[in-house]
Amino acid sequence: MNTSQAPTLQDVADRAGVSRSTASFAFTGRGRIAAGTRERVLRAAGELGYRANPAAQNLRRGWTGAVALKLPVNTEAMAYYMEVTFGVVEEAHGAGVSVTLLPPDSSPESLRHLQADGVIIIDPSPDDDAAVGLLNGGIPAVCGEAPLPGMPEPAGVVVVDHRSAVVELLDHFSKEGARRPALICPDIRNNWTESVRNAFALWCRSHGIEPVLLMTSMSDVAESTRRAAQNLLVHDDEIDSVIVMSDGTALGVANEARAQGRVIGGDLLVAAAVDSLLLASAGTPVTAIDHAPRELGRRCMRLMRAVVENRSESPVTDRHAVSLHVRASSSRSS
Amino acid sequence: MNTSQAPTLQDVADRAGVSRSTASFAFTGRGRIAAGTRERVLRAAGELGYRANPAAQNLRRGWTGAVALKLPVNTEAMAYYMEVTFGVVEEAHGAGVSVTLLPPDSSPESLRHLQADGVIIIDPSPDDDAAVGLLNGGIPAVCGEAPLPGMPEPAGVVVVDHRSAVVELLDHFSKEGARRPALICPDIRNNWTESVRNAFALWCRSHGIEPVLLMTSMSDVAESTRRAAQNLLVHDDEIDSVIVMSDGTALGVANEARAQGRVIGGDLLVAAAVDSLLLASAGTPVTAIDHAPRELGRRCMRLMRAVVENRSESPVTDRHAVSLHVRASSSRSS
DNA sequence: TTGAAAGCGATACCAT
DNA sequence: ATGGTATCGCTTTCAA
Repeated sequence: MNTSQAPTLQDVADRAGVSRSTASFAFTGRGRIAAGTRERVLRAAGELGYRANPAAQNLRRGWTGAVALKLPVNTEAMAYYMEVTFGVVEEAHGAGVSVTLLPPDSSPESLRHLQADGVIIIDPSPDDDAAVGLLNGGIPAVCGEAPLPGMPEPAGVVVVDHRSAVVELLDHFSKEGARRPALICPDIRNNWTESVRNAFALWCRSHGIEPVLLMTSMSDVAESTRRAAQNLLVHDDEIDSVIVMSDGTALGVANEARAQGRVIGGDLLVAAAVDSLLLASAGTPVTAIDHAPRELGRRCMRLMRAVVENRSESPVTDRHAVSLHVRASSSRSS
Repeated sequence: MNTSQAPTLQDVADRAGVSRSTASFAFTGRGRIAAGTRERVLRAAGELGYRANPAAQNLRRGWTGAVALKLPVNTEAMAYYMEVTFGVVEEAHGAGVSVTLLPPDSSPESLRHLQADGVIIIDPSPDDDAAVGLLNGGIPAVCGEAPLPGMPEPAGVVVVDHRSAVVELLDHFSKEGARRPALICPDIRNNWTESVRNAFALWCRSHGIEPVLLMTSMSDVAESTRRAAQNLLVHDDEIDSVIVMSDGTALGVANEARAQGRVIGGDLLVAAAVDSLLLASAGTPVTAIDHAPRELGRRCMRLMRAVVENRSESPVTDRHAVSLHVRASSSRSS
């Protein structure tokens, strides 16, 4: 046998005393094969430390063996997307597929000839040309978060239910005595922001409250959020609770509020629509909605495999739950 | 030709009226080929939108076409590592190699049979079994940050010069009137923390100052940093400047200091040994050392390609510079 | 149930 | 300078 190199399927076959095709069948489970034969092949493989050569497998199967991952261009939520990425990678690892991270600012042009069996798109936005291009492109797409209405339909979607978490959060605010909640939200368009805005507006109306919504600019999040918080607290001192969209801005708002003499968790409740380590370990820990990003990533990859293998016509869907973490920033009791 | 499928090298050759091998040479530039012929082949390829099939290339060349990326298990600095990752990915993209992110908590066991042409290890620590295993393993390794003395030597290293930035920072503190600096540092072992600690100690001694160094535990960074800051400021009110290692802890220390009546950028200067968006856009923007993580990632990948292609015996080295961003948290002038 | 053999697409050696 | 062809490791059809 092949001494210097990694063992090949032929080496395994030789050692098991069968032909290459039989050995192959033993692994893929395709052809019918005697249980004992299969056993022997597997044992031989184990003894040799055999690993299938992915390049050869892919060549033969006509696959690339890679799934591309497209993240949004959002410098704010890096930690969140890193978690999603690790989820995708973990799940891919087990399945022997490699993950090709796409450069976040890649042009639709450079993605035209993307070599991948599929692409996972996180938080697709109609304003992201690369994302739209990928959705229109030839290879199957799975979205983490549904695309907004009007966008091209992907082969698979992991739907995230933000509404119930927002409702739970507002109910919690209400229970803590808050009467006038506000939402500070960046002016980006994706399912997450729209869902939160809608859920917020709906809850407010159904409780006879006029929703207070402040939009901030994504180009200078920090500064425009600070200004929004300032406006909010100065001009409307009945505001007793605030929801913000990211961890960085949550801390910014908390600081601003404190500067105005407000007490977080006292006369002002604060919560973030996405969780992070920073929020959990802040001076006053901040209540947040935990998106379980790693699990979301895993789900996307699982769905991708289902899509690629089944090739079913109708789009396939999975659901992902988020949950509320109540902390000191919204608890008057403490 | 091959209508339904992607064009192959044969299609290009046919269209250019040459043989497959000639067409191949036109791309790889290996054999000697007439300029005109080469031209024609390239044009034909362009017209057909030909892209080499990576699986076939890899199979033939005996490569995997993938480079693995090992990040440290540090939940604190996710944003930083995401940047490094994108740098690696960008550079890889251009070279047609795919990046296999390793699950951060993967066991050395599961990495034994890693399929990759090389592995990039960021911030290798002697305490990270997976990192050590990879360094000892068969495939060439490139480290982003040198491994500590005593660790197995990688094929390539991107050396980061922390010392000069730390010196610059302490000189700056000094110029702003600070006389008694402290360093709060987590108890992890890697080149970055050791370099900063050493540079700090050295600078202090060479300026006739007793270095004040507080170690914090990585298992509960936030809380142990807060305690450290508290101890520092309560028991030693001559401390007039603090360096911390991460962005999250910088904000924590700043909060704690304010709670004790200190003014950041006034009677207490604060700086972080690594930069982040959060620091730049904090209420009081925090002075920090910018590691240019994306560029570091790019460098690692470039070095990896050099290593894989040259197979030179002696370890090869690249240098990466970091720079100081002075902000309000350390500027008395403002 | 198993084996022989064709072929996936690209590379590189050996002729010409 | 260019073309023919064996080869990389694996999957899968077809025969036995």
